[in-house]
Amino acid sequence: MQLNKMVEFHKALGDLTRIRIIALLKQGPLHGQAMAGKLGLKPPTITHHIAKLREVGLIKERRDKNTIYFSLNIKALEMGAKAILNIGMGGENNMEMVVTAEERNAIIQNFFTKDGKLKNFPAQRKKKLVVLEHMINGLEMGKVYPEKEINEYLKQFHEDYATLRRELIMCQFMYRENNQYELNPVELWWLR
Amino acid sequence: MQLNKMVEFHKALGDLTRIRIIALLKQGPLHGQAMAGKLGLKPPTITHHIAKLREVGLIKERRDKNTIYFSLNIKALEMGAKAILNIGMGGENNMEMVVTAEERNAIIQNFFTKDGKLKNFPAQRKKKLVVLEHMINGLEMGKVYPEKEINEYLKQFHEDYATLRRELIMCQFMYRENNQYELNPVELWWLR
DNA sequence: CACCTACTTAGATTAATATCAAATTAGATA
DNA sequence: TATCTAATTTGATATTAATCTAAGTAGGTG
Repeated sequence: MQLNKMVEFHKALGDLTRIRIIALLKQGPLHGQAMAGKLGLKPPTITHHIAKLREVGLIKERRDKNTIYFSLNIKALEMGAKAILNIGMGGENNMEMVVTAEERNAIIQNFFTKDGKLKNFPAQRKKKLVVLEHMINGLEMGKVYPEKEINEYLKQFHEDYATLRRELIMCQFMYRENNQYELNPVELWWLR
Repeated sequence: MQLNKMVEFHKALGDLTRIRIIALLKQGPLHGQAMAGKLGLKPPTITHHIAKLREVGLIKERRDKNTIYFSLNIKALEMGAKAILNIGMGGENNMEMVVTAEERNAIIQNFFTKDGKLKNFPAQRKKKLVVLEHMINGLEMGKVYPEKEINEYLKQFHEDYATLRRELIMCQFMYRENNQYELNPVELWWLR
């Protein structure tokens, strides 16, 4: 799951009123006024909190005449709750990435000039991963970068920043969401 | 888990910086300055966030000379994340509490006077549960009550509010934490 | 003892947000 | 159309909280 999504999810649960709403909805669908009554709050407050819960996909709703029955999306709740646990259990890469520190150093030595330029791009997957890993060292985990900034950053390694950027995406070192880039924590856990 | 504990837990995870810290710590122990460097933040900020995470039991630490190595309490993370899912799955009570609406009404009729006073306290466990359930109807789920207020509330049913209060605790309809009382959501889910 | 390094505390600033009253919208009904 | 009910929007208020600088603390080393 996306890092920001995870934050929003837990922010949604990090409020007593909303936890109480989830508690109520676990028993079954309920409409707004009923919730307001049971929780001792005013309708606008319920609207506010339902909106927060809806934003992270936790609310399903069904309309009957004037009344809207809200219910809990249990599946979303489960997935959201477990996301924080599964993070860092990146699968395949562990297999191929048994690279000693010496190997890694040798690869870096081979593919980068003394002033940090990338000489050429390795074809062998293992070496490619080492090179990509090396290049993202200067990026912050969890920070969201606009495309322009990523280009600027990658230019320090090679003129053809577009290729580098594409490789980072394809090897899942980063992911893109509406032209913003972010390091992919799931794929990066196994790195030191 | 206590409702408030759950809120604090998710509040702790509802912040990008702290999620990033958890991400880092999943890779292994780390000291404060290193975190500050990796996340692009100042040491006081790290202290602040580590404190938040520590408050909900997510941080273990080990001192080596001047340096404190923080690590993640994975067990606490798992338990905290799953708490929201297990809520409402109260175990034993489902067995004995197959009580029809008619049965319930009859029990209430038998044990309460017309003006809502409790005539006497049922010995049979099933009836006791119905009676207790009936009495907590006027309490708000998730609200924390000082003991004095609980006493006041229970007095409307019987002079011997202390016995009622004790039964509510013993049958786990409420729990007490430093003289404050709260409805126990885990035990109450199976009630409508 | 003086000094260094890592962490913490205090205080200030700024941003986010929980709640409600008042006004508004939307659907249903008479 | 007039009216009722449930939900939402708007705007105000008060609280919480994230971050930093500056100052302080605590353990180790010369």
